[in-house]
Parts: sequence; C-alpha cells; structure tokens
Amino acid sequence: MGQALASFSFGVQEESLQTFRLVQQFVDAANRASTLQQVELLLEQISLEMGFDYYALIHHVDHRARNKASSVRLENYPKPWVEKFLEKKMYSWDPIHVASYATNLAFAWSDVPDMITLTKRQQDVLRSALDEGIGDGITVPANLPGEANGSCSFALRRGKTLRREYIGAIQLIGSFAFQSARNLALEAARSTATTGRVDLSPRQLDCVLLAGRGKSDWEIATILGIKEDTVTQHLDSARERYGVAKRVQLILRAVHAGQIALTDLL
Amino acid sequence: MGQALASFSFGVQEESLQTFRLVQQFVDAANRASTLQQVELLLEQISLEMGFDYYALIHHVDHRARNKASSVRLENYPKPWVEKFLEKKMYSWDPIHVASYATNLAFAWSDVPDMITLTKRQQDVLRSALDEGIGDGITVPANLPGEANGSCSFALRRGKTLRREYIGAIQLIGSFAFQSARNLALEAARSTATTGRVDLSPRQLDCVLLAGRGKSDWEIATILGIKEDTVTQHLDSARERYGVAKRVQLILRAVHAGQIALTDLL
DNA sequence: CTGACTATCCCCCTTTAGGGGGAATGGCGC
DNA sequence: GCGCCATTCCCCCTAAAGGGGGATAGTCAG
Repeated sequence: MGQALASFSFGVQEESLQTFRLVQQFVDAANRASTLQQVELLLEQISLEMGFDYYALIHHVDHRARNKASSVRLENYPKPWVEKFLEKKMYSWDPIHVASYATNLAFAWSDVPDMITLTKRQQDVLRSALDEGIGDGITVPANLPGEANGSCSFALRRGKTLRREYIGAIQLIGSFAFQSARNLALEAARSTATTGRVDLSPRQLDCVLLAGRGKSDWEIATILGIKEDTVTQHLDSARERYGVAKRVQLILRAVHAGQIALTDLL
Repeated sequence: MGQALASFSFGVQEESLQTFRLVQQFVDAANRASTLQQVELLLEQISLEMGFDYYALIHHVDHRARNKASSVRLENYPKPWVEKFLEKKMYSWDPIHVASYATNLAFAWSDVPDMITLTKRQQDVLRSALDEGIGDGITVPANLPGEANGSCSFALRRGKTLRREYIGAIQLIGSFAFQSARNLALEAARSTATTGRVDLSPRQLDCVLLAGRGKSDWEIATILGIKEDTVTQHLDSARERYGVAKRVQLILRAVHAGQIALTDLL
C-alpha cells in the first residue's frame, strides 16, 4: 500500500488570486446557508464554475434504511449509478470511500490505487462507474469520531481530463461545505428530540470508563479496590440516570454526553 | 450547546495573496520533508511567521505508555504544562481535543464553549493552561477512522489577542502538516507493526447496529428474521475481527471506525 | 435536623453474553 | 475446481449482566 501523494495548488500563478476569491465567496455563502437546499445549490454552482459535472456530499451510510435526519446526501450522480450504489451497499467498501479513510487531504480518484490496495471487487466498481459515465474526480474526506464517515466529491464525465490545479481550493470548499451541511442536518435532527443533560457521579464515571474498556463488574471492582456489588450498584444507578437498560447504551450515552472520550475506551 | 461558527479568511484583501504564497511554500516544503524533525522545523518557522508562540502537532494518546512509533507529538509548549497534561491524562478529555472531535474545520479556542458543553473539570483545564502562560489559539482537527485522533494547534502567550484572519490558511497548513508528519511516522512504524483497517460484513453491521441500540441477540434475531444463534455467530465473528472480547468494545470499535454512527445508536 | 445524594456492602433470582464445538449453503477470486 | 468467506443453523456450558430487595455511613444544603 502506497501513501497519498499530498499535492497542493490554487491554480497557476495568474489565476491563484481569482481562485482564492472563489473559495472565499463559497465559504461565506456556505456559512450563511440556512437549509440543505441552499448548500446543494452552492455545490451545484461551484462545481460548474470549476468545470466539474458531478458533486456528491454524502455520509457513507445506507440512506434508504436509516433515519435520514442526521445523515446527509446531496449529489447529482446519474440515477442508475446511485441505484446500483445503494443496492450493492457500496457505501461501506467503495474504493473512493475507503481511500478517504486514509487521509485528511483532498485526493484525485486517479491516485486512489497509490493510496490503498484495490481488491478486484473495488476495481470493478471503478469500471462500473466509468460505464455509467463518471470519470475522474476529487474527494475531500470528512471524518468525525463518533459520527458516520463522509466525504465531499467533485467529478467529471468520462473522457474529460482532471485539472489538479484546484485541489487546494477544493480541499477548503469541500471541508466547509460538509461542515455546513452537517450542521444543518444536525440542527434539524436536534429539534425533534430534546435530550436533557445528565451528569454522572465521579465514582459512576470510574465504573463507566472501565466498563467501556470491556471490563466486567468483577474486574472493575478489583481495579478500584471495592466490592463487585458496589460496582454493580454504581452502574445500575448510572443506567437509571440515562434511563437505559443495557450496558452498551450506558457507555454510548456517556460518550455522547462527553462524560468520557471515545478514544479513552479503545 | 451551540454550533461551531465556521469562519474563514486568508487575511485582509491586500495581504491575501501573500498569505496564500506562505501556505503554498509551507505545503511544498512539508511534502518534501523526509523526517519528523524537518516537519517540526517547518512548524516552528510557520508559527513564528504567523505570529504564534506555540505549536502542537499531536496524536491524542498517552505518549508515555503507547508504542511511540505510530503516534506523533511535535510541540513546544511550556514543559510544566506538558508534564501536567500527561500526568492527568488530559489528552482524552481536554476541551480543545473534545472540540476537535466535533468539526473538521479549524477553530479558535475562544469559540470552544460555543462548540461543546464544558464540564467543570474542562473549565479548570482552560484556567490551568492560562496559569502556565498559554492564551488563545487555533486548532485544526486531524481525525482518521481507525487511527488515534489528532490535531495541529497554534497558540499565543497569555494576554495576546488572536488574529482570526489566517484561520483559512491555518486550516490548510495544519491539515498538510499533520498528514506529512503522520505519513513519516507511519513509514517508520510500518516495519514493526501493521494496523490494518478492519471492515465488517453487511450482516455483521446489521447486528452490530442493533446491538448498539441495546437489543439482545434474541431481539436482533426477531427484527432481522433469523435465528438467535445466527445473530450470536455474526456478533462473535465481528468481535473476532476487531480482536475484542466484549460487546461494548465491539460497538465502540465499530463507531470509532465509522462503520456506524453514534447518533444512529441513541 | 432533615432530606437528598453519594458510596459502600449484602442477599435473592432470571436472562443474556461469551466461549467451545459443529455443519450446510452459495458467491467470488485465483 | 478449490479455497475462502458470508450467511444460516444447531448443540453444549459457564460467566456476566440485569432486576429485585435490603443496610450503613458520610456529605452537603436548606
């Protein structure tokens, strides 16, 4: 497996200032957007201005099955391709998506073979996309711990040659676009469900932290130097506070509430 | 809890081209760097050029305990602060770090209270940093699924006022710097240990998702319309893939790897 | 002082998870 | 075709989690 060849540019010298202004305008507009439709319109405009045919700002999840409130999908790919994509559940192993888990930087699709080792199935995906008229493109990763992975891509129709000059600009545009869309989706999701903030006691936190690391009640008791029943009691009352019945839910609620960090449990 | 106020700028109009060239130069140099020492030197130079006193390009892990090969720590914070930071294991719940899990964009430290709800302990951290002479700063998140979270920060001495004009430039500089450092560290670590990305099968994902919502094996079986033993089997093999023994750890690994979203489980 | 909360410990019980074995089917890659 | 993997199902057993019921002692605010 090779490494992502970090490349960067804002366009040739005489164009760079102009490109920069394009980015500035996009970011300002994205920050002002109050609906996902507005963000999508901005994506459409900017992709045209930069000479792209397709855009895709998506969370890598099953958009048919999940609660759509918290996951975003803004794209203008050919419908048959989208159908096939969802049908085969490609979102979890599509080579472009997998490559986006290997870097924080924007990358050209034609560089993907240098970034990850492609399985035959993944090579088929690239060919399959080509058949649907999708050529080369650029993808900006958008991964947040504890959230579904996502990305913002811009692509060309088959046969067109990718201009890499704007990859620096696209890095910024993609990042800001995704954040804007994500915030709007989260806002919409938040309005439905209100979650009151609950804090755990220090000792409860100790137990929850260790439970989150996969320790059993007995192990936690041994580590903390108290009886197993006491640990059980702490975890019982912690679950009661969050109003959940299972250990798994307790840990996830504590992580979501910021009481413990996901990285502290791994 | 408010939302991150995405802001962007390359500096005032007459300075923007100059700032852009600074970014371009940094990125070019970062791409050419062949050792972590070179990257650190670049960080030192660029932080000076942009008027910062401190830089910190770090993975959010225990740098004393873990295998240092794959985790990066380049920083010039005051030694007492670093000592205290590691001593109290702040890397896992430091408010700046936690805030960096909520966005992909560079953010000012003074905006953190608008991004996440600070616990009392986290407020103490900010005061404690101030006591050590560390004032405001800007952090660029660097989170990759399946890897330790990280970030690249630039900070000022206490009392100085943060100039937000360069936050767009810093977004790029931080991202490229981190990727460069990460690649170099990985290259060095690749010889010893290989940490491959692990994917779950579609059916395993179905089971893990429901298990993460607190369902029992029997309930999952009923929902999916298969036998309980099959569900157990899927969860067994899923746990085996991640090399973990407990259900809780399985869910957390899947969440951290971006296979399922935390918000889909609550 | 009293009531609320915390932390500690003890008992009972049922359900669930985890650790061992197996086996049959179908798809895909080499 | 052969091997690997995903998916489905079956058996065994022990360990752990969850749902009840208690008790004692300390802190802290009203």
